[in-house]
Amino acid sequence: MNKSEVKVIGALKREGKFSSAQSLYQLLRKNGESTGLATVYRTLQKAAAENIVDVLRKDDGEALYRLCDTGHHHHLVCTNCGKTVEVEASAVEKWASTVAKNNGFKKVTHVVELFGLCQKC
Amino acid sequence: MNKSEVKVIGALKREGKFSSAQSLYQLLRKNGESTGLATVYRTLQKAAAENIVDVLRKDDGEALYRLCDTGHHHHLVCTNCGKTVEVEASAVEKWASTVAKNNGFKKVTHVVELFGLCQKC
DNA sequence: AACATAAATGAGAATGATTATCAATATCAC
DNA sequence: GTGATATTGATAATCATTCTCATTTATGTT
Ligand SMILES: [Mn+2]
Ligand SMILES: [Mn+2]
Ligand SMILES: [Zn+2]
Ligand SMILES: [Zn+2]
Repeated sequence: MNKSEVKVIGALKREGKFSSAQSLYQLLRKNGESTGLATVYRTLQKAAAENIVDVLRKDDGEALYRLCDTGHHHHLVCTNCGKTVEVEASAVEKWASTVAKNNGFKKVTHVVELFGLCQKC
Repeated sequence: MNKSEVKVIGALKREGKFSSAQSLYQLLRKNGESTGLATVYRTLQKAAAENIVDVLRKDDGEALYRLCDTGHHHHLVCTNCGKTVEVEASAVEKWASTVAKNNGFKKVTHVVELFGLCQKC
């Protein structure tokens, strides 16, 4: 882990929720940590490629990142406060592979996310 | 259906696969149909709000639209040729509502898409 | 038809996230 | 240390999407 990775991934850890590159950049700057926007993007992309962070997209297309280094899973996200729960989804995994087989598709991946309002919101 | 809707939704129907606003605009222009980009976006957004088209996002964040006026369903998309199959997903619907209940979330929606390579590709 | 009024259209500008450049700086090998 | 190499960050460029607004087109009334 180089310097930038410590900074950016650290900020992501502190946030705990899905955050945008832009907001992480602002956050780091506010805390005095000098950083460039390009570095934030570079670090997040690398972390995504290494499956250290998960990525999803807001309705407007902006990418959101979250520290998720605990293997493949899916999320239930509160659209109001950002609270995020990691959920197991073996039923979905099974369904996906069946559908893939039935239609003769190979190398099938899936995008599965749940959005709603948490108890507090 | 006004003039623009006929043009844009018609182009979408001819395409049959998920297409971007930009590519639909180019397509209409190539076929001599005069159209503005703003109108294409407006028409697609309205159609999405009316559940006449489904929307998903490429990895780079660009929105893709597909004529899908047959009620709620999910897709299996070939990432190479764009071939798209509509798949039933009652197992996923059930799973989603169970997960929502277990975590005390309300008004939960889901994003579920499958991507892979079709038989031909 | 002629007219008033409202809706639709499209060219072009503005926005904003993401990506590309590239010179400055830090890190490493010897 | 010296030179090679990787990292950094300010800035510019890209590009999908949204906004503006003058012009055109549809709609309704007399
Ligand atoms: Mn899964
Ligand atoms: Mn569903
Ligand atoms: Zn909440
Ligand atoms: Zn294919």
